[in-house]
Amino acid sequence: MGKLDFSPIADTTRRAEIVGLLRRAILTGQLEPGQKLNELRIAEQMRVSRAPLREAMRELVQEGILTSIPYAGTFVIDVTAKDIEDAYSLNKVLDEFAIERSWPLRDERFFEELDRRHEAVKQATRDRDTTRQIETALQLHGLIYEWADNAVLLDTWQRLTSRLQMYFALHQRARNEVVPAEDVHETYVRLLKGADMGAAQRHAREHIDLDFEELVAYARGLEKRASKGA
Amino acid sequence: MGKLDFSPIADTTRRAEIVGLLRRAILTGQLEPGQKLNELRIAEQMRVSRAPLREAMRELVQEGILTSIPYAGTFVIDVTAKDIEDAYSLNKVLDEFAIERSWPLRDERFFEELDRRHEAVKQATRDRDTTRQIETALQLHGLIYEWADNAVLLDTWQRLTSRLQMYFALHQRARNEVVPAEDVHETYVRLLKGADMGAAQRHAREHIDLDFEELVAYARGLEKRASKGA
DNA sequence: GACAAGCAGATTGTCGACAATCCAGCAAGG
DNA sequence: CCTTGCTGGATTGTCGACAATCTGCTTGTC
Repeated sequence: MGKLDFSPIADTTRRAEIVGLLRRAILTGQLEPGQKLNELRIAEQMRVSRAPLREAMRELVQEGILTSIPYAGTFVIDVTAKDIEDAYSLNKVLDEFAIERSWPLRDERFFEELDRRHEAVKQATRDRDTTRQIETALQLHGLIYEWADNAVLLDTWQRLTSRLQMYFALHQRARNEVVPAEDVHETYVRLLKGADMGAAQRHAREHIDLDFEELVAYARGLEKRASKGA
Repeated sequence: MGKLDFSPIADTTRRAEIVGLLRRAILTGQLEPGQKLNELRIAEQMRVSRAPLREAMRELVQEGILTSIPYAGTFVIDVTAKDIEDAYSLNKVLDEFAIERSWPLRDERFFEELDRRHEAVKQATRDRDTTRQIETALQLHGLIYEWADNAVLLDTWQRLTSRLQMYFALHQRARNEVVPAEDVHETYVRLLKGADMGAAQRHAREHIDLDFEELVAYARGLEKRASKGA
């Protein structure tokens, strides 16, 4: 008997398919914050009935990237500067925890995976594919969570990631320019391979702060413009 | 114009109603871990069609207390000792963060609410209502999260709470005895009113450890028995 | 002109029925 | 015996239609 283990087969329900499509559309900014999702129109476009679409929407509501008002509609969440600050400050705490927990569990496979994901980010950067760049950067960042051996933590982070990805996409689309080609993750990867856990934790916190400031500034700008318009 | 603020009117959709019913049934242990939810039977019992029931289930799946396998069914999540450990270790970190953030925001209303919730726990304890005791204790515990002024954190904690409540209920039902009448929250409340934030954080961590040890021990016992049976 | 009542259109919420899938049990073949 | 393939029943996934609700406009009244 060969020792080949098969991965579980893909769930091919329309619902799961729809969830993926919608999530991607939201996280890449194709569906803008605050925008209403018309069930009938989307169902027709996807050639699907409303039942699985609505179920998919309920999932994304609970995932935190959609919000639903009974008899009024389902909307992409609004992104406020406060939301971004909140998400980031929580992310810092979780990062420290994830590093602490994954630290003693780092092994050969961890380092391989670290390099693989780092390489993916660099590739996306070379390709000037900003969307993919955000995705891969978050996946790189997520490795410590996957390795922390804490299902609840991982779940929490993935939920947080959805929002972060959405915020980043919004930011990227807005300033409409490619991120600096220099590799900002070099230090992060090096520290995760090293022996000083405290240093890794500190870097994670500070590295986050950099992007964060810019993102919040951008969001505050958005809000100022919006309030002027209204 | 009077300064009376009305609370939003109740969402009267069947779906919301069903979510409440199911959540309560799960968190109080009326639906046991691992148990399958038969859509047709539940729909008939609730006198509701399957559509809103299924949508409600999707919400609870994303909430983390149900799990769904396509074409097989939707089940109450299984509670493993590891899950409990994971939830608790994360809870510790979040508690520290919540205390830190809510600390400078404590005001008169905070202290009032703190007393009110503390009183509710004591009342439930006097009534020997274990289910309500769990609920109220978690609500007391949740105050720092509500006051931390961080929507993402609050959201995260509420999700975590669902699991914790489920674990506690399981535990309570199993040992089938009332919790000690002495008030274990006295110190917690006092420290939250005090001036030493570090002390409050330490206490939160240690107080949690107490219940935690017992709960994990119980869960491990469960699993040992289960593996023997299988 | 201001305002309330009411109507029409659009959209969401719910329903009952049908299609796709799974599972246990049994028969056929080695 | 063990394995393979089939079949019937039960359950989940999906569909199209109907009911409930909201929104904006029109109308009538003052």
